Amino acid sequence: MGRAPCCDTKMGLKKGPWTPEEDEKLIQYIKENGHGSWRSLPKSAGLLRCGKSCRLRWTNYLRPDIKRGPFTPEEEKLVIQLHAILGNRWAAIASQLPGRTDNEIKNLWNTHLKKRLICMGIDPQTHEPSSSPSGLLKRLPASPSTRHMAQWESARLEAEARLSRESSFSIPSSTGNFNSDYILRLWNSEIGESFRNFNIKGNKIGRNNSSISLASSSTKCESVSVTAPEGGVLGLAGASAAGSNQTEDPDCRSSISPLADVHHGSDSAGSDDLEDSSESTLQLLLDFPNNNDMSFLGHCDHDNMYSLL
DNA sequence: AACGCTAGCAACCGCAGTTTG
DNA sequence: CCAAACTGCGGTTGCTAGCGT
Repeated sequence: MGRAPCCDTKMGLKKGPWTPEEDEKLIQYIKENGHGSWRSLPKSAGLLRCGKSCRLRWTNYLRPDIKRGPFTPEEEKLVIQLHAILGNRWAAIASQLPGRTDNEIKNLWNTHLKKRLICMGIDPQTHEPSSSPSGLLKRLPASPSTRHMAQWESARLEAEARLSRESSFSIPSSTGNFNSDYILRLWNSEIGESFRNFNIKGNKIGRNNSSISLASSSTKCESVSVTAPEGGVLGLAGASAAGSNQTEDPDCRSSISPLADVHHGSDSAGSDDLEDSSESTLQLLLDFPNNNDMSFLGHCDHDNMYSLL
């Protein structure tokens, strides 16, 4: 496929930081005419910039609906959780955070969240404990079919995210009660359905690629671990039922593994339970105590790690 | 005060997907 | 159907403010 000549090669086009005057010109022009074709916009607006630069400036900075200012803890948690599902698909993640741009989220991730996860011993790419015991959380190489399924799931999830965004569903950024609803919506969406359908058709969802494991415990913690299609794990964990008097627990991290094993068992046997377990885990989710409590999110094994972020 | 280091962020680069003629 | 044009996205770079020495 032929590529458009790079606009930057054209002579006389300005690069670098935008001046207030340029911003004003761009805003004024788009207010009056809309952006239309980005390629022709600079000329029409009297800007010595390439269209690409104008688009970037508008979408990342000048757009009126952009929310400036620091990310709230809830937004940060959501970014982490969505990253676990979607990976580095910043635009898809941004679509779930009204007023935030993909660039902003990408910067947040690269400068803050990634480092924090690393400091906590969590692999920022897989969202797994980086020192997970071998054989328990370790993934096996994905087969082509499971990888395809994973990609399909990823695409489905993104579509779902978009549908959610376009519908009346919006994520409160400050109330802290959106997450349980969000997860439930995900579960009740095509995603959950697809998990069930895969199972019905005999296409078992492998534990190493697209898997769901949920565990509820009345003792130390409740955890929900959704393994993302591309290897990420959305770890959800509740505070201890007894009121979360949690302390630093060096074994806590490894406590995920037994939970995972409980629900998956061995590779040969565990996956057969998926249909039943998926229904039962959904029920567990629905029955989840304190459903409006943000505290059930986050990784119990790190003393509600996400809540620390 | 000067210097070096680091973090944060805006902007650029280039690839890939989509649209158009 | 094909190639060019256009747009969107993710990765990367470079500037700058803040901080410590």
